[in-house]
Amino acid sequence: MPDRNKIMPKHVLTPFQDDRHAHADCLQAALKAAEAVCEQRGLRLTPLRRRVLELVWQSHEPVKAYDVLDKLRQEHRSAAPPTVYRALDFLQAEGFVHRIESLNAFIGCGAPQQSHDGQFLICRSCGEVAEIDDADITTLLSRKAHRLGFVIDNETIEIRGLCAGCKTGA
Amino acid sequence: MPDRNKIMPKHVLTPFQDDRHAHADCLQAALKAAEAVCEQRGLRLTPLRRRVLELVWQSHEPVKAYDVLDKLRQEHRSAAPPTVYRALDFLQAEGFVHRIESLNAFIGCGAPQQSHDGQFLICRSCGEVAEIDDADITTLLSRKAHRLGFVIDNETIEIRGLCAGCKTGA
DNA sequence: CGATTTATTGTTATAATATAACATAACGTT
DNA sequence: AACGTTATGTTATATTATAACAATAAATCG
Repeated sequence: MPDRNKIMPKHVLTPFQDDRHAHADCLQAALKAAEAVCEQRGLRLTPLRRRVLELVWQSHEPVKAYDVLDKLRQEHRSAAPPTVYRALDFLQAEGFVHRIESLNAFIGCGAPQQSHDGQFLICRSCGEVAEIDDADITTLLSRKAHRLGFVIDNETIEIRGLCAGCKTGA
Repeated sequence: MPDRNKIMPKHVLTPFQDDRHAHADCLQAALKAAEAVCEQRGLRLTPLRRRVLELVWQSHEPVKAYDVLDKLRQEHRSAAPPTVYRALDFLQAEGFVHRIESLNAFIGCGAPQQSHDGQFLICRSCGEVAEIDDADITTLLSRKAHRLGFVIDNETIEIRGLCAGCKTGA
């Protein structure tokens, strides 16, 4: 589902999007990927979970749980906070969405097949987030940690700044 | 204020502490450092701010804003959430404490003189946090980001796992 | 199939985290 | 002392997240 029209290193899972980005296709690809993974793992991508995933994927910006809830409520009267948080917990556990800790928000994962933590570049201007999963970074961190006798379970790496488009464009 | 009895790379700002750690000294050193920096910058380390810093520094585990508030209230009747959040905002802005995003908690900074984001190793067993500020890591991240045309403002790097002591000891 | 168990969703309430907005007080000039 | 500025007090509320238990739907097994 990442835009592969431009040359893009393969560790970039979701790049910052340009104007030509066909988000409808991108969204459909994400849903199909999640369906396939659930099928394979014997998990139930229920209509509710699927819809929440769809709502999270409506943009390449992180979305807040309560924003998802507001949208969900318009079509699903019984939706309440637990409804959304449970769906997000499921989607997160299966790696279909990531939580951005520094924003208390969620974003669709660009590579739901493999499990990974990912590294996130967050543009302060357009609000978009690019996900990368760079082996050099994880290797270095794990090497550094190991030297201090620390064994890594998982990592939160969130980098704020200005994306290429916003740097030049705006 | 880090324990320098053991050989420790200098990019380790606050190591995981062993039993011999004299925390009273450690705490005093942190307060003195903050005083010195405020003096130098012409800032006011008021009794309130100083006390909040002291409360944050009472351990090498991250502390929650409302836990600080509870302690503060025992001696300061008028303390309310804004009291604590304002003090923490000040301490954070000046680099005397760091916020751990993935825990919604705060921890004393091991090197308040220089401004930096730091990288945090969070032990899931003892709850302690070690702060490092490794140039190799920041350099690599900035190089990787730059290749994608991204300019970094600041970074959140929080690594969960098991510290050396907990790995062997427990 | 029908009974049983398990997973999912509904529902109500509340906990935990954080900020807005305006009032008062202290401090630092001149 | 008068002034502007910074810090704190105070009340209220916004935002984010979970607990606890009930009802329903799906999967499993005899």
